[in-house]
Amino acid sequence: MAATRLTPTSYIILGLLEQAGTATPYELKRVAATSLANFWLLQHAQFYTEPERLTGAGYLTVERERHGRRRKLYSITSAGKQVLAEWRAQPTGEFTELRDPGLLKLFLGAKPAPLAEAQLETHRAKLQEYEALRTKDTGRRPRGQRLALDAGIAHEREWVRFWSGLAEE
Amino acid sequence: MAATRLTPTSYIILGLLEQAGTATPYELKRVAATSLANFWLLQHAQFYTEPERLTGAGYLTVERERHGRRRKLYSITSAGKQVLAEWRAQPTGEFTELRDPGLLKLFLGAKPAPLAEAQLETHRAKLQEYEALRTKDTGRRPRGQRLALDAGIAHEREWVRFWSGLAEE
DNA sequence: TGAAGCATGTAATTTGTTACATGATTGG
DNA sequence: CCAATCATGTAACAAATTACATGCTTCA
Repeated sequence: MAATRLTPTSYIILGLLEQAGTATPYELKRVAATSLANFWLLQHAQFYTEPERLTGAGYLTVERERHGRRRKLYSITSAGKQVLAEWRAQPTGEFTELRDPGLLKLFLGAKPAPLAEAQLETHRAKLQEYEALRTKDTGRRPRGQRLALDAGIAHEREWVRFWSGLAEE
Repeated sequence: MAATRLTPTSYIILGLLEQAGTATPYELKRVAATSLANFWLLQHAQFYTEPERLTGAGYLTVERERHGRRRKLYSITSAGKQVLAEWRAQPTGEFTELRDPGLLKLFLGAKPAPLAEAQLETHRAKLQEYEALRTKDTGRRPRGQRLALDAGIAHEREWVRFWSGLAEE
């Protein structure tokens, strides 16, 4: 078995499955949609291809439903739990760039005002969305998830501040 | 000629070349390293492969040096200038997720304190680096570049604030 | 009962990343 | 003058995105 490289995508799938116990790709997708997707969106197809890879590497098991749609039900193996735990226990100093498309345009010479206008709209909407999420089911989610949401809110506020300063010119 | 899809990478190359006039991939890389790389890092190979693609699409021209290393010198064509201008003029409401690896660990259940420790270190370093850049050659760079740097600084400050709150537990 | 939209999956394509390979230059 | 590092380029590989295809539900 070739040593499968585990990417962030892998850990996302492993993490979601650890929580869910057993799930179909679609279920994982549903779960992700309401929480993770706010700061790390996976493509539809990745919920299908990545579990397959992980199964090949021994970190998951599959079982097909016997009746009906014969969907694939994935579960995490103990090997899977282990790599996940190791990854989680290892603090990372890794860093990601902003990679914001709006900022890129600004950088490459776009006129600030109209760009700021458009950016403000989306960032304000996002901010509202996040804040609604937080006031809603607070307490229900695990701590890490709440914290991630807080981080998202803080950064959205920052974007709003940033683009606000450029909108009225 | 197949309609080549232009990605952010494409516009980065086009934008850098418009500024530079004529340049080798390595020169572009140098320029990017001191400014753009802070929020949008391109891989070494992309400075070579992307210009090739763009040349095929008619947005750049190449010429090889006659002597010595026979390096490839790229220039932007008027078609290239045009797509770049169009892109720049079109405000975008596009949105990117944070996609931060540290945040992902937190989300998936990592212990906050040690993670915060590691994250603080890198973010503090980045912040310092950016601030040094700003105080140094201020005024020399085009406005968009300065603004992008400001955005970077603001977000780094936010990260420092965020992880600080989790470090002492 | 049939159209719309969810649910499910895979294949093809494109992009990004890693790895390899070698040529120049410079300073010890 | 040779070792280290910078510069230059391409090829192979892996991953993510897009596109395709079709099966089930539900409700008008």
